[in-house]
Amino acid sequence: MPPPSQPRDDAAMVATVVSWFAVEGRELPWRADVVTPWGILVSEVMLQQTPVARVEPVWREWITRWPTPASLASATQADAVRAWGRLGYPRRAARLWECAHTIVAQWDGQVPRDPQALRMLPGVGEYTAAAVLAFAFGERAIVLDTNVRRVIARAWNAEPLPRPHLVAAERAVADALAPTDPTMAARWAVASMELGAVVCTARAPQCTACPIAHACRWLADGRPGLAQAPRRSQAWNGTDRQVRGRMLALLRESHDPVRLRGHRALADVEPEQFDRCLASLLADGLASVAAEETFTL
DNA sequence: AATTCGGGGCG
DNA sequence: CGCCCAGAATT
Repeated sequence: MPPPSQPRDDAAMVATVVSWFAVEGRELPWRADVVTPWGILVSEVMLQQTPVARVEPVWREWITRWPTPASLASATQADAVRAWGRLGYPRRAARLWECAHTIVAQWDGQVPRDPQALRMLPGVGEYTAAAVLAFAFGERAIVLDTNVRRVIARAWNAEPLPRPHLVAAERAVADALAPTDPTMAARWAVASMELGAVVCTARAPQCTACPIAHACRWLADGRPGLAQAPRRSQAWNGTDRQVRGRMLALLRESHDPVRLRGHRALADVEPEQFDRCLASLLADGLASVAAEETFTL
């Protein structure tokens, strides 16, 4: 029988995770001291729904080629999308390119150190704005990505996984948890994210390696609910997303305009879906008409 | 609140 | 082969 509910020392748990990160945290390239706010912003956008391992080489290439917003703004969107490679969600590349233009035009070429200004940048939502404020500027921002949400869900709420959508109550818990001191809050942000990424993982959490295992409510309850997968699987084969990706791959690989209709790589695509996907790529500005029935990035 | 938007790699 | 990954924008 567990002891009667003893008061939990949230501050001690936070401090423990911060100390753990100082020793065990990975040395990712965008965590180096020399990285600029622009480098942080680029990394955060690339990391939206894309694993660290795949982002690393592309980030290095981008930041070497376009070390400032002005340098990316002087490139073409096609260059940005092509350099994006196969990271996925190529609209992010277009948005980052738009970000560069906005930052040059409105913020004197400097990534703004302001939540509302950041949120106005295309592709920058609640998470990314908070991450830039914390990681690039050392401010106290509530960083709630899927990793931090999972850590809080388990250690504090005794739930196996966070809910599909971020709710207000979660922000309140996270805000109460974050240290008042900006520097400490920023350290907690990166440390809690790292804990979720490498220890408190979704499928196979390494509780024996967790610095706050002794205080984790979910572990104390016997890690219930781990087996079930509450999320709906996203179909892939034959989806518009796959077809869009295949079309864009053809455009990326060629520097000359491409005749997409009737292309042998798209032979299995029904005409209706072909038209729908091509139209959406044009609407997103990811493809443009070069001439009659030929397209480019 | 629910959908759409890539792609790869791992258990 | 299902599931997950430093989400955002649109409806």
